[in-house]
Amino acid sequence: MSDTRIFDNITDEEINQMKNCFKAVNRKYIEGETINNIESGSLGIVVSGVVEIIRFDFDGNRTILERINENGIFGKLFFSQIDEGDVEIICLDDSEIMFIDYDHLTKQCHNACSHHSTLIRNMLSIVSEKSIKLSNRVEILSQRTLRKKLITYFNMISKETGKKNIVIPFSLSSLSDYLCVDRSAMLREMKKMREEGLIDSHAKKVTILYDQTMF
Amino acid sequence: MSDTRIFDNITDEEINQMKNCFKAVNRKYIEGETINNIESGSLGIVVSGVVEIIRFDFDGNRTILERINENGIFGKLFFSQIDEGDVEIICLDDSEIMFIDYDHLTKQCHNACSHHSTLIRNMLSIVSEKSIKLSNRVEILSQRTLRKKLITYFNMISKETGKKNIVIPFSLSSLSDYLCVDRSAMLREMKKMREEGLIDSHAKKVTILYDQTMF
DNA sequence: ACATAATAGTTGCAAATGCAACAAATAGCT
DNA sequence: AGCTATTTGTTGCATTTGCAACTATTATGT
Repeated sequence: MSDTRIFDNITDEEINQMKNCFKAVNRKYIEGETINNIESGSLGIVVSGVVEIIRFDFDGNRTILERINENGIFGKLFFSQIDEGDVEIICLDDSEIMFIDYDHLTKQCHNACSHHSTLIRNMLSIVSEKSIKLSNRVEILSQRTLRKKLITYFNMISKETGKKNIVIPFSLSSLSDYLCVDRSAMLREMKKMREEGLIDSHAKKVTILYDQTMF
Repeated sequence: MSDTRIFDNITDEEINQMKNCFKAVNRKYIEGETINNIESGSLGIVVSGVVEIIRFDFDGNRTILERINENGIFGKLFFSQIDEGDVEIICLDDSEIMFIDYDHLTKQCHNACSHHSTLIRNMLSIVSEKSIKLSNRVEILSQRTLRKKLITYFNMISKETGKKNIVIPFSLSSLSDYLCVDRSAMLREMKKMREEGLIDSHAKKVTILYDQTMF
């Protein structure tokens, strides 16, 4: 538990002491379970597992707004439409989530916990990382064509591992929900790219053959 | 200068003292000027003015990745493609930018400045706000049709002011760069929406006539 | 090992969007 | 006030993408 990044450099005794300050609650969910009843000021931190923020719109489209891994955060704060559209938070694995009160976290603590400032620094690191991920997402979605969305996405995955041989961490169906395009159109484009020799692919395994410096 | 949000609740004397710690440099730019030579670990904070992060891709598309107002932040950190594509940072007004070294900001200061933790708390607030803005952006770009992108965008602007009568803070040409769609296609769609009685619009002035609870 | 569900892959056709090439209106400048 | 540049608005046509309705393949559970 104390291996959650938000508690980096804080001792276990301190942690328990602090968790009172901002009313931290840990809750466990099983695979496939939906997380609901999140209060608006509450922040969720993924202690373990994976969750996805999904929007279902009125014409039946499913959109993966975010996939959040360990140490990632989420909260109503981040989706302006969470009340309007149908946004669901789904656990893809058995997951443990810590909910904390955002205001208590950020404001100076009355009890003056000595490690509160360490906590805030850790939080800054987590939120910064979230910003970077969101920026990457914007970069993908801002591409004008399906092909460029795919290439931008492939390049990012490839950059992480340093290999041209990538495995997509989604089902291809989910990938289309993530890229916000039609699944069949996406598969058709991948087929074209295969035919043009830009990639090699079979299901979730993709090998980049195009010149990455070009994109 | 001390009205920059990052220095909230820190006295002027303290500020000057601290600015040494993380090598803060303030620089002024005139309208239309491009900001370049940003070091990779450096973070820009908009003290005054407005800047836009623009990507020009190989087939001549212009994309507004972000528009950053006062107290907003930017940095290489946030664009994975800044080295690859042609990303420019342009001042839309006369602007003052403070550059700081991100690592010095986040790590514990050797001089143990007493207000360093206040600074980090302020930074957390700024970065959180950035995350929220980016999430909103993702929500717009994730819409599958041009019409829905427009509606989502209009709703957000409308939500800020609480009015159905909005003025788009871009030229319509820039708006299309922001929504990542073709300008003429966007204008055509707005025309259709006018004809269907969903909006009323003339240039940058748009009045929402549709039922906002529906979207 | 079999049945069933989930995922991957394909294709024709319709609809949406991009592209190009304009005209009209507005803003900025001297 | 008049000229110029920028922005806004329009439209025909080509291309891309979405939709629907399939088949094929791979996982999953008993």
